Amino acid sequence: MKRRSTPSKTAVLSALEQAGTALSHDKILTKVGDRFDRATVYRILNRFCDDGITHRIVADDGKQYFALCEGCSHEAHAHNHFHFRCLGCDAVECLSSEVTVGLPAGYRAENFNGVISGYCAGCEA
Amino acid sequence: MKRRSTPSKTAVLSALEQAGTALSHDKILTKVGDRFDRATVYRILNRFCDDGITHRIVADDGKQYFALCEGCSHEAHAHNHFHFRCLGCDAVECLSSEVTVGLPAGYRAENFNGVISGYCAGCEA
DNA sequence: TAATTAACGCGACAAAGTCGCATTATAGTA
DNA sequence: TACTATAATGCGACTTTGTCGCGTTAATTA
Repeated sequence: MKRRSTPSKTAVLSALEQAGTALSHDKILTKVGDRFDRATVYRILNRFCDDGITHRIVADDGKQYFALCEGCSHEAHAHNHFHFRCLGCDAVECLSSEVTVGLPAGYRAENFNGVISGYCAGCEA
Repeated sequence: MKRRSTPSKTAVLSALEQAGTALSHDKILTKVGDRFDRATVYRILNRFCDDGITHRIVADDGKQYFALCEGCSHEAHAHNHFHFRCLGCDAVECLSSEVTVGLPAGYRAENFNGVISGYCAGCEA
């Protein structure tokens, strides 16, 4: 199952690089000019997550957002940071502060998903 | 707009009390014996959230979970705690640890949503 | 007991995401 | 360069989660 390089994959990747923040599926689709199929973009993003190229954030609107894994190696992902979703401009960005949460004994964490929503500096009236 | 007490409302409330943990819509529906309409239960839960009776958690499966607001007054909700969703038994429970996250200047937080998924003590193989 | 209107049930709908399948095109090899 | 295996695509159908409108029912108040 070796990965191949396709126009759609390249386009999605550069859309994410260009944005710098986390993007939702439909925003990515728009950014690449709706040149590709919905399902294709979903599959690309899922592959990116599987390969450790992006990480997936599920925001409090129930939607998935995707962001490039910066500063985390492919072996040890460190995604225990928060994301901020602006209710005004709908942008999702990473917050720098790392957080450690204690779990009860015998519990094993698999995924960390922290989102704070509100209004960013630009959208704050 | 004064609230009325109806059988469905009472049933949903006692289902949440009985559970002690956060429940998804469909689990609540099952717990009340599918006696009420889907939309009705959704409306009841939304009303509960509006009235500060429950709080809404959006887990990393993209689904909403509802839990009774315990220990937070109606005026000042303190929901800046994490929830744990077990990938084995699908239970969602509150974690005790409170968390404070620093936001960039000019940012205003409206909602806190922290979920850690993994395996609980019972489901850990 | 009657009137007001919150809440309900039903049905249709929307959005997000997945899946199967036939087709296309990428990467490795002869 | 041509051939082949198969990863990836596009299309369509589908599921799940959640919402909304509307006519009807039933909880409150007088």
